[in-house]
Amino acid sequence: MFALVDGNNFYASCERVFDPGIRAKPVVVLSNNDGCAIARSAEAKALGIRMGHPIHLVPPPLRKQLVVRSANFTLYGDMSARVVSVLRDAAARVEVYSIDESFLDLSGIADPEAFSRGLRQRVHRWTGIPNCIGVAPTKTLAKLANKMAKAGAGVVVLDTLDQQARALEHFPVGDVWGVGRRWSEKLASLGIATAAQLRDAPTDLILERFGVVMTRTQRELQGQPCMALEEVEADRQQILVSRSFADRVEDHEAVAQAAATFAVRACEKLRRRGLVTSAVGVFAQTDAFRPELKQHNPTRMASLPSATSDSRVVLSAIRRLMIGMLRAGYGYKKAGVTLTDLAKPRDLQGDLFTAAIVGDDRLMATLDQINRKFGRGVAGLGASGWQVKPVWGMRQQMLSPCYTTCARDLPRALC
DNA sequence: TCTGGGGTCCTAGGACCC
DNA sequence: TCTGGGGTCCTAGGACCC
Repeated sequence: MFALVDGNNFYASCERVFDPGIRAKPVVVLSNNDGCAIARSAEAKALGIRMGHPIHLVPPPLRKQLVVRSANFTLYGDMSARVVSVLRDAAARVEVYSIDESFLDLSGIADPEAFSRGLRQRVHRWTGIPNCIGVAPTKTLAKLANKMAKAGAGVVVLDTLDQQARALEHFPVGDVWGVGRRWSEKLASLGIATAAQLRDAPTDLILERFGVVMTRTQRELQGQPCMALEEVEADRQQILVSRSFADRVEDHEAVAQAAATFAVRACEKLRRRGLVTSAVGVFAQTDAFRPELKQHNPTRMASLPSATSDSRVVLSAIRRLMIGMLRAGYGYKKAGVTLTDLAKPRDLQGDLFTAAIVGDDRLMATLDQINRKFGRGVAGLGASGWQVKPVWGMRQQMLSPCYTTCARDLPRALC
């Protein structure tokens, strides 16, 4: 049996843990640049705030009722780690599926229902994060059970075939894990509107029209596990760092500095995972929401002669790629850097003339150590520009404190 | 004024190989 | 008139996830 533990309205709940004054209020967390709603408390959902909806399209009278926050991923990441530590304490095998969801292996647990109720309370009490738990013999059914639990029960166990049949009967197929908007439309055109109808559809038809992925989903709905618990996170195949800018940027040097900053950040991620890259890419985009303006979305890629995790090597490749990439008189709104062809150093082999890996590991380790100790960006490379408030910076006007990761921001208890 | 960021997998088609 | 069989690699595009 699998259990799926899922934090309720996770980002909004994180904001509430250390700010009791907003616990009963409609809370909305915005994407980077304070653009769209990416998390809403139950109260905000009730007011009709939709997921992904641009906040500037919310009518002002409605907006005045909301507590609006900029995304504080440092806080959410740390709260997530706390939740996971409670889960690891409770179950032998845990798969951290996303920042707010984990699968647990419940095999050997005599009473999954009682276990889940206890765990749910414990996570809430120890971390402050309200959550729901769905339990079932496959991951897809556990996701489905979790969604049902959100309706109020808190814990839903789909143990017997009978329980599963009843759950699937009226469950919209578009809410099944792995069925997105496009496919639910296509399924509807075939007369498949519920999870039960997908479970019972001819497999040949599903395979022919949708491929093997949907066939797996179908089997999982039938109670046949096709997806295992993955305790060890697979190595990344790609690392991407990109940001939208608060304003359109015409200054090419500023865009280059943004790209340099992203490249350095991407290399930090690369090193933290113990990987090296041998292909880098860079892209820039103008403002797609202003079609009346001149548009230009260049993207460039290059293979490196040797793999590396050295920021300096990646950076100089990026700078070379960017020569002549941007056009004068265009306002760029977004840029990004990608690292691909990732590998573990031990899996690489050089040839007679080229080293498999280049770069200075000790220098980079020292750099990482300094930044970990004194804060990101304390030490780095000149190409990043080093502006306190760069013209390409993000808008984050309603950022909450980093209550749990920064001494300056520690909450104060008054007695 | 204002519209996120970061991933994965699968498939089809073309180039190329022997 | 008729033109093999088997394979790999790469890319682009489309779908999905949180």
